[in-house]
Amino acid sequence: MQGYDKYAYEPFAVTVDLAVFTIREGRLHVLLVERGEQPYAGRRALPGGFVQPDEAAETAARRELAEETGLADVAGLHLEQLRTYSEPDRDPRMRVVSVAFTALVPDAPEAQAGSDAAKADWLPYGEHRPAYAPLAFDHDRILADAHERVGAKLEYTGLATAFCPPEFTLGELRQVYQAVWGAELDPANFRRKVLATPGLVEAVPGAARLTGGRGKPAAVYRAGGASALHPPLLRPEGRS
Amino acid sequence: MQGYDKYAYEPFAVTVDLAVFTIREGRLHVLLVERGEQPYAGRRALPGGFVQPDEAAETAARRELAEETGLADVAGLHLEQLRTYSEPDRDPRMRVVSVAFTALVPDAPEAQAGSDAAKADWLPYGEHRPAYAPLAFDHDRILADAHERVGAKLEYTGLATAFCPPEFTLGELRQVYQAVWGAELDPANFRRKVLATPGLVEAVPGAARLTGGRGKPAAVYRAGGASALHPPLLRPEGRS
DNA sequence: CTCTTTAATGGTCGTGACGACTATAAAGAG
DNA sequence: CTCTTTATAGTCGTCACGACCATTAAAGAG
Repeated sequence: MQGYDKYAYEPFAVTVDLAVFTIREGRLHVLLVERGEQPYAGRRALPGGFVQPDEAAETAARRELAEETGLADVAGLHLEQLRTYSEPDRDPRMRVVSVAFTALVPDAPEAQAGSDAAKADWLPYGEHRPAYAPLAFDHDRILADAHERVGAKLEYTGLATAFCPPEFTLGELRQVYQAVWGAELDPANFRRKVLATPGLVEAVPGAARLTGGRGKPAAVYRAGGASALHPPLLRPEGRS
Repeated sequence: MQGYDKYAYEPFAVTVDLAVFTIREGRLHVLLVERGEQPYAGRRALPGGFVQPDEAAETAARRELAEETGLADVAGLHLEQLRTYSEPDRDPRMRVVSVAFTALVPDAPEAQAGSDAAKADWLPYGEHRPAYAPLAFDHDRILADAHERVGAKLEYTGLATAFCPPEFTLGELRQVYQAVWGAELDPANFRRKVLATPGLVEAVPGAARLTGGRGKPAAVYRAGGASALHPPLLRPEGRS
């Protein structure tokens, strides 16, 4: 940060890339666009775009998120910086430094075509070889990093509620954990742990709802105000 | 990442800032330089500099780390990207996007003056109002974010060994946790937890060393190969 | 209607991690 | 020698957690 006049500095292009996750039918989905131009024309890529001269990276990310998803209340969505990717050769055309973000969307409306007319839609996130791989640029790595980050944050923050609508059942919340971790969780034990963790959820009095159409109606909860969980909800077997 | 020809993009200057920590006499210290130029002349700041056209941000960070600390074996030091700070007004002169890194140094030799002749030395990290605050730019926030990150990573990774020399005693390792967390830990319980965590440390057979000059000589350990800890070593009371 | 299926909810039990605490061992200071 | 300091070993009660079982309340099939 010091020595401006002693170092020569080169200008960089700065972009944002977004790994936007949602839960659909109990499975984790990610928002991907289809590139229409070279390089990587026709390949899938994470949505994103250039940071404008007067905005912070997070502002740019939220603007792009609104453009790509068509969601109205982008202000309340969970958006978190993942990390910055700056390898000199990550874009064959020019020097591009990209700040990657992870976004969590509760209910997923159909994706909008972005302002650059690229096709955008939700595709299931798969552990093995997903049908859309490999993505353009280094987006496979960014997506994998984002998934790992989300999985880890579910353990020690109340982030899972960001995948849910304002009111939800414990079964829906459990499906979030199962979809992200790719593991089965015992409903009874999950319930005990969630209710024993202060600030994770709070009950909505007198409300009940049917989740899958079948089965006993479940009680309805709201997200609690806690950010850090004590104790954390650890994954069944280490990593995913 | 798409739509290069539809969006106008502005060039940004890209820098790295480093929050370099070490343990001295059982207390956490941070490496700070003194600015010699406007703005913030005479104020303390985190070491850092511009990213060169042909290097990644991490490469630039490691180069700056070598220049500022004078350490020879920078290759083996722990260096981790923290996050990127991109608020438009964070530098009054121009638009600067800074990728912040956290570095952990085991034994702390005296700091070198950087190549731009700025004074650099180790100052104790204080929870209250440190004597060097406020730092230049948004470095107070970066430093606080870095400290929180390091404290959190001690819980679920074997990162604490990065503060220690290649061979260390459990008392020295415990001092790392105490210095970063600002909390007292019971020696016996700490020993039981560390030894029960596979891959954290491994014993050096037949070696013993006196730590503080007094007391029974302690057994010597090396860092284990584990990155993630199972179970994690949680902080005594939530956050610090 | 009755029976089956499904999911929520409530409970038990054994294991293991952890904090508080006590005791012992090995060094230096006086 | 005694006292202090630090490492090391062990005990004990509490609590979190996983595996498991039982009950309840709804939908759907017949």
